[in-house]
Amino acid sequence: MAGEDRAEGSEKSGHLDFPRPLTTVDVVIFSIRDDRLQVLLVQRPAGEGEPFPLTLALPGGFVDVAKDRDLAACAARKLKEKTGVTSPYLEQLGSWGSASRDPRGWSATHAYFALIPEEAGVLTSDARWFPIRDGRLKEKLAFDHGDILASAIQRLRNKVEYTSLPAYLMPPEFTLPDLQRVYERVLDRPLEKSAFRTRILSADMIEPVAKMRRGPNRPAQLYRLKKNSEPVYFVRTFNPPE
Amino acid sequence: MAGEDRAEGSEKSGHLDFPRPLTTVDVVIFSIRDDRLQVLLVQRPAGEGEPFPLTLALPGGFVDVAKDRDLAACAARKLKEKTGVTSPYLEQLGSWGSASRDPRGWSATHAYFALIPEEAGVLTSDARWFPIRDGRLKEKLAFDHGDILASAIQRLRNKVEYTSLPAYLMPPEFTLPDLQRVYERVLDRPLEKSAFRTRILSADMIEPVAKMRRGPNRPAQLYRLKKNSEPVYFVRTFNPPE
DNA sequence: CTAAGTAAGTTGGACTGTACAACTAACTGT
DNA sequence: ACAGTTAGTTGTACAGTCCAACTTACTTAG
Repeated sequence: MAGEDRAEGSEKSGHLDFPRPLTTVDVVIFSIRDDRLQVLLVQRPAGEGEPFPLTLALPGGFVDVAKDRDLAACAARKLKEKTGVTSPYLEQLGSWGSASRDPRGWSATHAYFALIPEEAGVLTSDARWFPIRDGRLKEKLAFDHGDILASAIQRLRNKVEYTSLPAYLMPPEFTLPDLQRVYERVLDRPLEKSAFRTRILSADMIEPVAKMRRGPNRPAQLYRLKKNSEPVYFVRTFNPPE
Repeated sequence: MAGEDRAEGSEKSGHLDFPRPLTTVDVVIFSIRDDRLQVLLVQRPAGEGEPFPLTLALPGGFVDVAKDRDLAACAARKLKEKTGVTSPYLEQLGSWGSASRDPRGWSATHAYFALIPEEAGVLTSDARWFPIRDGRLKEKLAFDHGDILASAIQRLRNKVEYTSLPAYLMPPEFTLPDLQRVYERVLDRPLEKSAFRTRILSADMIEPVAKMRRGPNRPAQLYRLKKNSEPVYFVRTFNPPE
């Protein structure tokens, strides 16, 4: 930051009394629920002077310079406050800043996206899950949160093509068909069973546990994520449609 | 942004008089010069109260809420001020914010990265090119700019594996061996000639011009980028060296 | 005029991994 | 026993890379 070469406009080198943008952090929290990709949203407060009262929005809020050591900690704090989840997959998505996105003035938000398993998540009362259908959300959101969410969905889909990210949406133990189904729910298209198995198994990211999932048909091997939780990058995408 | 659900710490809902972080934009500007990947750096000013006086840093500075409509415009402005380039490849890299990265207080920077051709770039006197060797810069940088640059290099390398990004480093007309050489300079490893040609030509991103590059040996076909300047994404990476 | 040198561009066989589809395996319920 | 269902395997076709040898088109030295 701060490579201000000489005073520009209201920037007086050495003085810091020029106007500063509002600074916030927002979190796009994804999960698979009811066999669908869903996103966690909150309702804007209705108080005096609040922008977008009662409109749906991403969970987030102002950076607290006293409480938050850095941006990632701020995002983790907001995620925890809403869901109780403490160690999710949390990745920075980007930032959005402009004079017009918030009626209260020039503002910039740092957006993160998180993936959490279905079981995790004891929600606070003001947060609710909303399904992503046909790659987008039906509801309108406050601020430019619709743009941010669209960007998050696109990023998630892109990365799911060539990474192991969906593993972070899984419960501790799962079968290969379970995992494939999650890939398919996120990508919204079917994948080849044999190619999928080959790819995942040769990626050395999961290991079998000594149990089978039993059901009304042939039992399936249960797996869990290996210790090192870094996502795996494949050298090919799944063959794209068309 | 701004999903502050109720007052937290110094956040008083409806009031905006709590402390705000400093907000800056920094730009990592890459180019190929002298057959090497290089990055544009400036020297920090030496004035009273300036952090990291005379240290090398990324070009950047405070967001000017009066002058800059949004973050991308601010980044484009800083790029133009330093290089004169107006329509480069400009992509958001991420943001870095913490209590400790700037001695003047809690600060957050929005980092961008730009790719410009060798010819472009009439530099201002305070900016200079520095080579990236072995995937990193030898010099130490101010603030956390070393981290930001490392992140930019990694992102560039990752994307070069499976996109047409290096096309934005090329002059208006170039040969396929020219382009391959730029890929190789960024990735710092040799690529297969025949596979490279097959991939690039089938991507429908360049078109031949009715000219050949002549030299001391067999002439090479000249190409130019096609009109639509969106980067192309390949479904495979170049096979990695593992 | 020819021969050596060099870089551009092509060709072919081995290999890897996906696409597609048919197959076998293991269980439940009737 | 047998139909139904899902798990998991196998085999052929194909696409694209890897590797290496090859042809092509030019310059320059002798």
